Order: sequence, then structure tokens, then C-alpha cells
Amino acid sequence: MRIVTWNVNSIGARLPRLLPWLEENAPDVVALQETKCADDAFPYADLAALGYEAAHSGDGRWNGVAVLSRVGLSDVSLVLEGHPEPRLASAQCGPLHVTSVYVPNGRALGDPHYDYKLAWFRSLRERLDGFDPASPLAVMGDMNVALHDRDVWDIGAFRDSTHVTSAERDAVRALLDWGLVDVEARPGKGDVPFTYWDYRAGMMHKNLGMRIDYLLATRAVPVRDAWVDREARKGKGASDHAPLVADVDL
DNA sequence: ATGTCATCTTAGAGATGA
Repeated sequence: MRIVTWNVNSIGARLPRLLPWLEENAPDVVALQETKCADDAFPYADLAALGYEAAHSGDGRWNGVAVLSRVGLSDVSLVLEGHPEPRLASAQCGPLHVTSVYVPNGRALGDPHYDYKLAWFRSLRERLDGFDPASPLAVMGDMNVALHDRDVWDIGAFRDSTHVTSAERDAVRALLDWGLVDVEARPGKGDVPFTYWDYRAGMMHKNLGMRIDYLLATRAVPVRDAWVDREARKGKGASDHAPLVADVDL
């Protein structure tokens, strides 16, 4: 099966790009983030027309996550204990349990949002205790963390900034220690499979990006291939994130 | 790098977040 994670930066604004992309790439399961959409405005019908069931959690202007599946959708959960913002959606999709996450950005060191980010990660880790690391399970989404120095275009530009601190990286590593593997995409242009490029300052054109979107999967998920579709980040009407795609033997 | 984009607000340019 083919699985995808993609921060679409508004599903409403992105629909003219998202729907043709789904038709062309034919993924079985898609984890979406930043739908920026209330549940009653979610484009269920457009997605159903392409064969997808959807579980969405969103309340409007900010955040919002979804799981799309054309291989079954059951055991839906939209809750991360103690955190009311719509940043997590999970479901059983055929043989694979999928969680779509949009981790809080953190904003700045010393900002309360940074502590919120770390607390959110802790809750996500605790939530994993309800699952079996020997079973096929994927946690996918925008982690808002660059795990290694090479995962940003210039680590020197990230002094005293979020996304690269030890605490944030430790929070991701705690997920790995539970039993998840960081499924890195094939190297892209510039040797690092960046998934995000800021809209400003021609960052995409200069390939000044970050690898902050992740597919984390248990060892029970045999990964055949994984890549970033940079084409989806190009041109008019693109999200500032590219989709991370993987083919798995399930 | 701070050159854009998306959304909301008691109508329309500014605030907010990324």
C-alpha cells in the first residue's frame, strides 16, 4: 500500500492541487495536517468521489488534521488527552494503524507555546502505551522538529531557535525509543529530503528547506521506498510543505 | 532568510500564525 503525510496549509485553499494529486498518485492512506477547516466545511464529498473515507478533526481557522483511507477506516480517535486543539487524528486503515499529527510549532524559546509543544509530545508518547510496537503502526505528520543538524539548510541560522533544540529532538527520540523508526525519504536535491520551504525569500528556489515532516513506523511496517514529491511544492497554489510518500508491503 | 500565504474580523486593511 501507498501511504502519505502532507501538511496542506488549508485544505480549502489546496483542494485544486490536492484532488488531482490524489488521482495521479493514488495513495491508499493519507495523513493531512493544517486543514484549517471546521468539520462541517471539510470536503468529504470531493474525497469520497475519489474513493476516500475521511476522519477529520478541525475547528476552523487554525490546525486541523485528517486521515483519508480507501482501504477501510475504523476505530477513529480524534483525542489527545489534555490537549483540546485539533492536532491528532488516528484510525485503523486496513492492516495499518495510522495517526496524523500536527505538533505545536513552539514559536520561540521561552514562549509558553514552546512548553506546550514539549507537553504535547509527552502526551503523544504516553498515548503510544495504548498500542503494541510489534503491530503495524505509523505516526505521520508535521513534527515541527529537525532531528539532525543536516535536516535544516544551515544549522548556524538556527542558534537560539526552535525546531533544533535538544529537548525537542529528545521528544522525537522518545517516540523512536518506544519502537518507531524514522523512515527517511530518498535523498533529494541537495542530498537532504527536505519537506518544508518557507514561502518567503525564495527559500524553495534556493533549496533552503527543513525536514520537519516525518513518517515514523514500527518495524512491523516493511518499507519498500520513500520519497518527497518536490513537484507538489512548486508553482502557483502550492502548500509550503511537500508530501512525504512511502510504499509499504502490507 | 524574513521577499509569502491563509484566515478572520462587525467591510476592508490589519492582526495572527506559520
